[in-house]
Amino acid sequence: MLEELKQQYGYLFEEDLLQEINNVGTYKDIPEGFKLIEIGDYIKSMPLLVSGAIKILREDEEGDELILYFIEQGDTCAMTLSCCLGNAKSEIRAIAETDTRLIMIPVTKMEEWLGKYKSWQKFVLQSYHNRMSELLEAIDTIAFLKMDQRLFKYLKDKAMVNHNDVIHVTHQQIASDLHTSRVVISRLLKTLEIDGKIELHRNNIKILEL
Amino acid sequence: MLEELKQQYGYLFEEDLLQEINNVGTYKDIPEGFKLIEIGDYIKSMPLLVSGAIKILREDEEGDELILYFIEQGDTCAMTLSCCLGNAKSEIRAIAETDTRLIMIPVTKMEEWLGKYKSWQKFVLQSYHNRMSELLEAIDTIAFLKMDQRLFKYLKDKAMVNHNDVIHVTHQQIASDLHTSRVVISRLLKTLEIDGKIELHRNNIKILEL
DNA sequence: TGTAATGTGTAACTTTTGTTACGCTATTAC
DNA sequence: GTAATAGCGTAACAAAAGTTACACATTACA
Repeated sequence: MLEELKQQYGYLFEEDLLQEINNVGTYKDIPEGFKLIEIGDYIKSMPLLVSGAIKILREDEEGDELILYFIEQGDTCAMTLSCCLGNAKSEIRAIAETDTRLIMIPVTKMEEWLGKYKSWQKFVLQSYHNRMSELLEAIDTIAFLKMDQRLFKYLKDKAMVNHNDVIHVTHQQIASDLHTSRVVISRLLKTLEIDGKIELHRNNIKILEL
Repeated sequence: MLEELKQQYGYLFEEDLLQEINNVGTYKDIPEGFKLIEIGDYIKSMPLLVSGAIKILREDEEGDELILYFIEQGDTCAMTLSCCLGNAKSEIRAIAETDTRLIMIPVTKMEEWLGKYKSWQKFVLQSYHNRMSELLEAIDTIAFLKMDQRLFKYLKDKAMVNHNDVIHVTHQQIASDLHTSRVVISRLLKTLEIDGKIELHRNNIKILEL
């Protein structure tokens, strides 16, 4: 446990803090597809990612989804941070993209550590910065790219966080993540295949250009 | 000076902190249209808005812009916060939407106060939360709304921060802010006028439904 | 005062994206 | 084994957004 923690966060936190995290934190193993946070949830503890990846989604009034970004090991969810410290509802949905290992930190400790450990304060602020950058990148993608480019970026990102150039996903799932229709995705995927960038199979897609 | 400060921030900060802000902060009056922050800038001091409004923009590789949101009095720029504390380059452009009055806080003080004043820490975290919410709203707008709805929302937001239902702007400027073409904006504006939601004049638009 | 620059309206057309419909195949449930 | 379901391909069409072109009015200013 402590070893794993040190491996991921040792370069960030001092020995005392690592010990405290190990003592008060709860380790959790989450299976792929598990919903970690729902929109409107009040968050009572904050997850530190030890291994795996999490998909962060936004939803509109009609219930249509849109992927914002993936979180990887060594990261935390700044949205959660934000909600914990502000005692506000979650504005996003979080779903385990792969099997994932977390350490859950109670919100009370988070606040205590902000005053106690300089490295924790730095980590929290750095996390906010990172998440802000990710949100900006999401905006760039949605606003400035055409659907075919968004799709290819999505495929590459997904291959990246899964550490696998073959991604297991249906056209319908992609369409949901990108907030478009299945037909559009099938059409664009076919074009990408013709261009030699991917290989299409049932339930999975192989990315050739990474 | 101090009076103004107290009016805007008195309910947030304790007396000592207000005094310190007043002592180390530099008051600045910025004219409408002035560029406060450029993409790539290193930020050495952080602005607290006393009055007025600031427009926050994102840019793609081709130099095309996109409005993210407006900042109003009582706010600060969390992007700036983020950059100051992380010593990173600005990822956004900030332009005075109206004549604006600011207090500039040196980055060294910002960090010092994080440890010293609980209320400052809370303010910084709250600012991050607010900005995150604004970014999410920007994403919703871009991803889920059609251009006609985005346009009308833009007009209403602009009227709001200017405290005026007549907004002074050209079709070309709107097109830049929304990252589309002038012709598209003219077309949609005409439809909005026919629907009785706005009145079109040269260089200004009156919003009828607020 | 004439001329250039700016701002707006509109038509015609293209591209991109979204929708509907239907056929085919692989997988799953029973 | 057979029916039902899920996944994918494709055509035909519709809607939204982007592009090009041009006319005309107002404003700036030489």
